[in-house]
Amino acid sequence: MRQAGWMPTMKDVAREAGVSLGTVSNVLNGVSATDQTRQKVVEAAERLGYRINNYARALKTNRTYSIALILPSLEMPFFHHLAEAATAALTAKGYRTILMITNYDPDAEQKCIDMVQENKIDGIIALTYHPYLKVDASVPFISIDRHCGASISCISSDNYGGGRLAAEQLLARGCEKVLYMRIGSDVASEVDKRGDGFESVCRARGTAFESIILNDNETDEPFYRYLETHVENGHADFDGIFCNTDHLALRILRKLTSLGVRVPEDVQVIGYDGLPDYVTGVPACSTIVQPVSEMARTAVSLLLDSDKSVPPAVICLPVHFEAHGTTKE
Amino acid sequence: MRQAGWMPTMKDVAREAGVSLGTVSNVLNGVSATDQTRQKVVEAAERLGYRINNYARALKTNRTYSIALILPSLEMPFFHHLAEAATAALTAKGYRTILMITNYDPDAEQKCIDMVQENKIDGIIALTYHPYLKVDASVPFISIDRHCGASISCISSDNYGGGRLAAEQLLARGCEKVLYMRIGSDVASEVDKRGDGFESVCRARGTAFESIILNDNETDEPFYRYLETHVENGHADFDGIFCNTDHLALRILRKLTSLGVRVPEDVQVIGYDGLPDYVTGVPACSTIVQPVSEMARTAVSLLLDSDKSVPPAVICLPVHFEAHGTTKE
DNA sequence: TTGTAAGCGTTATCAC
DNA sequence: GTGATAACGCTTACAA
Repeated sequence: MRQAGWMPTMKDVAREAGVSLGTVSNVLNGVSATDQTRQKVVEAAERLGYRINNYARALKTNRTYSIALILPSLEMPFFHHLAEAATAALTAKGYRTILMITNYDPDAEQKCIDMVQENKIDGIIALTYHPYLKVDASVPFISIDRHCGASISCISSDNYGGGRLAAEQLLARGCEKVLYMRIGSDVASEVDKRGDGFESVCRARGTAFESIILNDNETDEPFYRYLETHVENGHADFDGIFCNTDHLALRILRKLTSLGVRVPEDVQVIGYDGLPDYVTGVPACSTIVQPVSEMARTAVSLLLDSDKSVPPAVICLPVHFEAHGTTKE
Repeated sequence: MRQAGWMPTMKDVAREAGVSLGTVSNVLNGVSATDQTRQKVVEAAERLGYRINNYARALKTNRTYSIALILPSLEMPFFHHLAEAATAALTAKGYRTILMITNYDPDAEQKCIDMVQENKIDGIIALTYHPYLKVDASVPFISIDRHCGASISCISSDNYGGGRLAAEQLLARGCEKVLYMRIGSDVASEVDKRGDGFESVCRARGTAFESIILNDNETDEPFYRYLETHVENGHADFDGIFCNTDHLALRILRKLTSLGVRVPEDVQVIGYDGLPDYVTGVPACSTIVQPVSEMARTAVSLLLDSDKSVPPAVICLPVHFEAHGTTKE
C-alpha cells in the first residue's frame, strides 16, 4: 500500500507495532529487547516495507558509512582494478563507495577533496597528482602510491624490491646491457623507487645500464629516438629493458618489433603492474606483478579498522615476477 | 582554530556574522538578502571554514544529489568507459556517484538496489543481468541495454542498425559467406538485436550466413570447433565474421591466426563496441562504434532533467563503423 | 526492558 | 529582508 514517493519511518513502524519509537530503534540496532517486542517490531517493519534512512542516521551518529575513492581515470587497468577491488572490500564491510574521477587534474583533485568534506565522508582513498593537496586532518585519508604529507599513510607495492627483482631477472637471463625506461608524473611518489631498485642491482653487479626518465607531459619520442639510434639492422647494442609500467612496455615492444628487433631473443623486456589483459586473461608481457587487490583491501582496512594511534607512513606490499613471453626461458 | 573532528555549523556562522540562522541559510542558498548581510555571512563562513552538511540538507529536502551506478564489473572497456562518462556527467551536474559492482551476480544486483533505497538515492543507473529485478517505482531508474520493465527507460546504442551496418560493410567489401558469432547473457536485452539486424541484411541480399549463439556460461569452444572444421589448410569456406563484441572478435582473431587464416585477406572481421585499446588509443579491430559517452550523458539527463511525464521505453543512440585493420581497403 | 524527549544541521513557514 | 521556530528521521541518555 506504499505510495510513490512516500516511505514509512520508524514512527510508522512504532505505531504499527504498538511500541515506542525508541524501542523500534533499539530492536533494529540489535539492542536488548524482549523476543516478543522484537518480533512485533520486525513484523511491522516487514509489513510496511520499512527501510532505514541512512541520512537521518548519519546526521545523528556522524558516521556515513561511505568513503570517497578518488582516481585520475578508469582507463588504465591499474586504476579500474583498484576501483573494483576497493569497492568490493568496502561493500564487504558495509560501506558505500563514492567514486570521483579527476582526469589527472590537480584542481579537480582538490575540488573532490573539498566536496567530500561536505558529505561528512568517513574517509578517503585517493591516487592523486596534486603536489600539495590540502586535506582536513579530521578525515581519515589513505593515499595510493603518493606521499601526501606526514600524517597520511601511503599504500604501495614494494616498488624498490620490484625494481631490484626486474634487474635480477634480466641479469639471470643473461642480459649484459640494460635500460630503464620511465615515464610518469614528476610528483614525488613511491613509484620512483622502481628505478632506484633497478639501478642499485645493476650497480652492485657491475652491469652496464642506462636510464631514460620522462615526464607525463612528454611523448614517447625520446624513448623511440634512443631505440632507433641504438638499433642497427635489427641488432641492438642493449639486451634488456625494464619499463616502469606494462603500459609503457607494450608501446616499447611495438617499437622494437617495428625496428626488427626480436623479443625475447635479442632484447628482453619486463614491465610493471602485472594486470591481466582482458582478452587473454594474463599479462601481455613479462612483468613485476603488483598485488592490486591486497593493496585495495589494505587501504580499506587501514581506513576503517585501524585505531589510528600511529598511522604507518608507508606500507609496501610484496610483488613477484611473472614471465609472459617477453623474457627468455 | 578548527579542532580535529569539529566542524562549524550554520549556527556558528550565524553567531559569527551576528545574524540569525535562517538568514545564513537564505544567503547560502542564494535567496534574497541585503548586500550587507550577504557579505557578513559570506565572510563569517569563510573565516570559520564552514562547509554545508549535505546529510542534514538531504534529510530536510529529500534530495541527496547522489545517484547509484550499478555495474557488473569494471574490467570490460565498455563498463569502465561507461562508469567514467557517467561519473563525469553526474559531477558536472553537481551529483555524486555511488559505485556498486555486482560481479554479474543477480543476487548482488538485487541487494544493491535494496541498499540504495536506504540511502534515499535520487536515482539509479544500472546494467544488470537479473531477469526480474524488483525496484521501487518511486526511485528513478535508467537501465543500460536491458529491458527491466514497462516503466523503466532503457538506453542503448542502435544495436539493430549496428548489426545491419556490420553486414553492409562486410558485403560491400566482397564477402559472400558470413558468420555471426554471439556470446552473452541469455537475459533478454537490446543487445540481441545486433544479430537480428545483421541477419536481416544477409537475408535481404540473399547472402549465405550462419549464426552461432552462445550463452555466457559456455566457453568459446563451439566457436573454435566451427572454425576448425570450416578451415582447411588456411583456407576458410567463409569470408566474413561479425562478432557481437570486440572482446569476442579479438579472441576469434587469435584463433583465426592460429589456424593460418589471413585477416583481412581471407576473412574479414568486425566487432562491436569500438572502444580504444588502452595502448594504441584506437580500437583493436574493425568495429561498430557505440557512443558510450553519449549513452552515459543521456542516461544522466534522462534521470535528472526529464519531467517523467512519459518516460521513453528505449532510446537508441547512433553507431558508426570504423575500419581498424581487420577489414579490407 | 521500554518509553520519553532532546537534539544532530539543515530548510521552510511564519511573523515582524 | 530578517529572525524565531517547527520539522526532517533518526539515536541516545535518562526516567519509568
